[in-house]
Amino acid sequence: MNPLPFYKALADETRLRCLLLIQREGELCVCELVAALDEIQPKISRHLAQLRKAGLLLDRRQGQWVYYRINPDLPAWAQTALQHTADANTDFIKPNLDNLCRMGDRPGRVSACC
Amino acid sequence: MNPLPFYKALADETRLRCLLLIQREGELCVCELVAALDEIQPKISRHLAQLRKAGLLLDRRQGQWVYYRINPDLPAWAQTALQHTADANTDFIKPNLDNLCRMGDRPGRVSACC
DNA sequence: TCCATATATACGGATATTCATATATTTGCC
DNA sequence: GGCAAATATATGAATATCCGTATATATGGA
Repeated sequence: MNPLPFYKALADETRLRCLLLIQREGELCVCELVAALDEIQPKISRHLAQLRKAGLLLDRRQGQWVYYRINPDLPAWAQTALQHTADANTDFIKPNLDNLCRMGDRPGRVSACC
Repeated sequence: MNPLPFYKALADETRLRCLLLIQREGELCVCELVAALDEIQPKISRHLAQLRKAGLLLDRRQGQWVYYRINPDLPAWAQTALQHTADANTDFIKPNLDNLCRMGDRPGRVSACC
């Protein structure tokens, strides 16, 4: 992972919020991110595909849902950047976490959020 | 410093190389960065101005030269991102450090590079 | 099989970013 | 003051990025 494509992947509000939410929650599916960011599905899906193609995220299908998680093979400098950014900027993603908590009928596993 | 403008500032090859070189060298002037990146002066100057306006760099004039350094007031998460990225990606900036070492007549202070 | 839900992608159009060139400003030196 | 070197900025063109809409694909259940 070269630093330039990594930081280009983070340089968009939709992608950055998705990444920090996934970093915090461990794993999120597309419809959860749609609810958390209050954006239309194709927009979320398109940015998640970018993050997957760039190597930052891995996906896993479970039934109807596709769950995204941080690629554990990211180099240490990239993982620490994501982790420290998420830990130190809870205010930035707080509205999105609130939306996530208010989301009814969340699929599958129980989240650590509420 | 919000994470989005920070990562937008890093999402350009010229700016990322300048930042990582300055992170490594402590302080560099415009003409040193022009030599290190082998780019024309207005391009370097424009990107340094962006980094200064975004709050990532501070500048200091000394005679004819303007030296840029990392803003020490950056939040910890941003400073560690820069530091870990620079430490772990020496191969990325190696050609630029080589250019810097080959540069004759470097102004003012002696660098830690050679 | 048919339908509903979840997700992905294609396609133009709109917007933002970057660039090279030209020029302005600042400083030091004669 | 006049000149050369270093740096900054303005401008229009080229390029990249992002967006909404429409549509395609995949899954599960009746």
